[in-house]
Amino acid sequence: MEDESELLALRRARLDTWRAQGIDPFGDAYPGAETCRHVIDHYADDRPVRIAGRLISKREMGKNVFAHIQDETGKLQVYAQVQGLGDKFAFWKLLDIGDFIGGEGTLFTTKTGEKTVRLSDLRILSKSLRPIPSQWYGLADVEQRYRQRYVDLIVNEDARKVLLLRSRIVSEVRRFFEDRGFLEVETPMMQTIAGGAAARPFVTRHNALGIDLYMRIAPELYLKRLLVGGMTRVFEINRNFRNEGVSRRHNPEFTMLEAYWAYADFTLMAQLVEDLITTVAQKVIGTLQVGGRPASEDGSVPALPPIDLTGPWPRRPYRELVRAAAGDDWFTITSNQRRERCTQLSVEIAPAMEDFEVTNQVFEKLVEAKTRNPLFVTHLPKELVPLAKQNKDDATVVDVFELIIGGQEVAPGYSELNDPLVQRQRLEAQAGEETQKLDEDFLAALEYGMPPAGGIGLGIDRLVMTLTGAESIRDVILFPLLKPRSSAAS
RNA sequence: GGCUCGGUAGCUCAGCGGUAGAGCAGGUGACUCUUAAUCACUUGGUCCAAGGUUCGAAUCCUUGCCGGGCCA
Repeated sequence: MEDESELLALRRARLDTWRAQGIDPFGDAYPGAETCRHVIDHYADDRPVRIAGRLISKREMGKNVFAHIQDETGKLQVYAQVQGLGDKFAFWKLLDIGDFIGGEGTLFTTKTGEKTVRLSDLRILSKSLRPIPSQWYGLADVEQRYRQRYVDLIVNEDARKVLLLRSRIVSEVRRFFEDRGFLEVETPMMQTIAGGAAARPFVTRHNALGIDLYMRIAPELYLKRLLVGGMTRVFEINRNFRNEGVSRRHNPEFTMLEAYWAYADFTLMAQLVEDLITTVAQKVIGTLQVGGRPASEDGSVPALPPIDLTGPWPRRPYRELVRAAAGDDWFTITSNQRRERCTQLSVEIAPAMEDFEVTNQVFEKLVEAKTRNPLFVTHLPKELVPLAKQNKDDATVVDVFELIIGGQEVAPGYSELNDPLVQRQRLEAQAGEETQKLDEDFLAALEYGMPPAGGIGLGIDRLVMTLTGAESIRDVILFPLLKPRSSAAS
């Protein structure tokens, strides 16, 4: 601290000045203030108001001052004059941009038409000891925006907007399920066996019990236990943890919605997801056209048309989509011919890939990546989803859908496998490949009997990305995981 | 993990081998309807780090750290 910059030293000096005057800049509560938005929207001139917020700009002109304060609802201009504030007018000299202030006054409208509070009282509520970034330029350094999200939130309106929208989206998702009789439950985040998905878990340690525990990779096996226990409609919104790389679309911890509906199947779940997403979009975004983007000014980034969520969303079998993209004869030609065609179609494949993986490359690159509006892909080959229920009429496919929006997988839905003997075979096969432990208790639960049920998983982060047009998952997660900096906090 | 781009004042950025720069923020002064207030003067730097090349490095080279993008 002996090396602190002039800017910091000055603010500390002012802190001392306040205290020398007998004022504690980290003092009392200041209840009862109106929000900026409310004052502007609902009050007329001459009304007395009490306000509080962070000082974000000031324009001093000798014996009067205009300034703006900010709260999470917006900005509000305040005005101070010597004759209105008396001795307290001198406070302005001690206030820095970034300080929290509170005040009382009456509303008036300036000659340029902005509603403004003429202060009759002013006090400091909290001193800011660090300079905040320029109001005009904001904070553009993406790394700093993620590491110090609080600063991002102070200066970047977009960051605040996404936070707010995410909160409302989660809230509406919850309401949607509650309105349909689903019960919200919470199942273990720390598990002795990490099941329900194929992913590497994080390991942690319980000291008193002397055992390793896994952060959950999915809640599925516990939610199904609840179906065994007699629940017919349950959902959970909570974090999953997967020990994988970080990218534009992946954060090691992410928020997952899973819902299970006894006596339903994947077709009913598809309808449910469609209703869910359109309802939430309509309520939170106010439209079913979401996520478009104009071209950048220099033309380096092309425009992106919005996604149209208007239903009903098409449902197409996997193989039909592959044939449309790679040729009607795709499934009748030889394996080698398929690999040659991949080269023609610029779909990269590895020599070691199995046939179904080659086909799935075609699907991912030529169908999924290019699908912008919602599409339910049905009749997936069973190799891709080994734990799902087989289709009655075609044993090579499973009763599953994959919902694709904006080129990415947003939600899978299942007719859940409830045959404990088949489930055991599949899990054992999987355990053999991946050295995953068998969840014997889950299998025991199924042996007690689980009703036929539909299930869905919906990645909340990706849903928020879709609805807000965010292009990186880090823009919709408040505090995304970053490697720590070697030195102490800047 | 590979390729690629970036890291310079509190913030946004320029400089790309020859004295470390601008705008905003900050400081001092002026100013009773400003709003990116204005006007005058002005402070502020481990140029991410460590090596190397060079008479001379923010700039060129190597390695490392952190981040963005693309790919796996």
